[in-house]
Amino acid sequence: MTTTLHFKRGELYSFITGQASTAIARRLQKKFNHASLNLTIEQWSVLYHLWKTDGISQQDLCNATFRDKPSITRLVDNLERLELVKRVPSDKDRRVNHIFLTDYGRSLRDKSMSIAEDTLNEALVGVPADKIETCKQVLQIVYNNLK
Amino acid sequence: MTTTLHFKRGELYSFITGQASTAIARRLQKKFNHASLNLTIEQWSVLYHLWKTDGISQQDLCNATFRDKPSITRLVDNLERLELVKRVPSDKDRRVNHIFLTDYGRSLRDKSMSIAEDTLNEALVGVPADKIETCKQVLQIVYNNLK
DNA sequence: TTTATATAGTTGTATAACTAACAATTGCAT
DNA sequence: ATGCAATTGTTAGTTATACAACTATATAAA
Repeated sequence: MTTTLHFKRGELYSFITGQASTAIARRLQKKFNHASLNLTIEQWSVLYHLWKTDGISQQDLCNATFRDKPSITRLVDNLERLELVKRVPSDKDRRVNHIFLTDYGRSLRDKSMSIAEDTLNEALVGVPADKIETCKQVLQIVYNNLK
Repeated sequence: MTTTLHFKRGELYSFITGQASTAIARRLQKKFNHASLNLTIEQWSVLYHLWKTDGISQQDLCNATFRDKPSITRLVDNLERLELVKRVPSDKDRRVNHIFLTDYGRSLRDKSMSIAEDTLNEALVGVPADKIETCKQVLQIVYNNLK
């Protein structure tokens, strides 16, 4: 008897391709569009961290969103074009940009978070709370194992 | 007392962004590169279904991989350029392309599947088998709820 | 048979991701 | 003070995804 896991073929596909999270993201995007929220999920995920802590650096956003620097550069480019955020060069370290929400960016918080909660609740219909908890734990361990 | 779930803010982020599956896909891509397998994860996911059933149509691949038609058109374009698959027009229905593996495409199966299994086993280190089972069930329900 | 509708696949456009290479700035060690 | 390494952010090139519009073919209804 051993605890070594051998994943059976045929069971690994959906884990690797992340079908569940893809489905969640698509549903959320559809709801954003339907609500005339002109936002991609990726842009929303950046705003999400700024709503928690406004004025963090691009590198902070890289760490928080699990993205690399070029991805954040372009996301911030697009968010600036949409007038949702503004780059402000740091006084103390001239390599650093601080990213600040505009009033408009701040204004999208409640509506979009509410839509995100609705989406997750739709996704989890029929799933008992204790199983959700277990699932979250497993995904957290996976993330820690690999990050 | 009600069973209605209200997802707490702060808990939804990693679910929606699919951090765990992103981490798995990145690790797998790194392993492919390191093994000189010149394949993207998305290309691998198409080959995965052809290894199970060779000669299916592009529309079949759309359904199997949960992608839309333009995505499959371009993935097949790239797989053809890599000489991993070949489009063969159907005799019975001239709208349809059947996608067939080349010898080269067939040859990548065992190595890449073995790498994928290794990756998943690394991802799941420290997770008891019964929790993995619960997690798979939850993700399957989520997928069914939204697809 | 003609017309309408559905299906299979392609193309154009926008956004996003990864890699690699790069510029500018900072900080530290001599 | 000088020089080297580390950090922050940008740019270029390739691949992938979503949506909309399109072509060609097939199917079904009138």
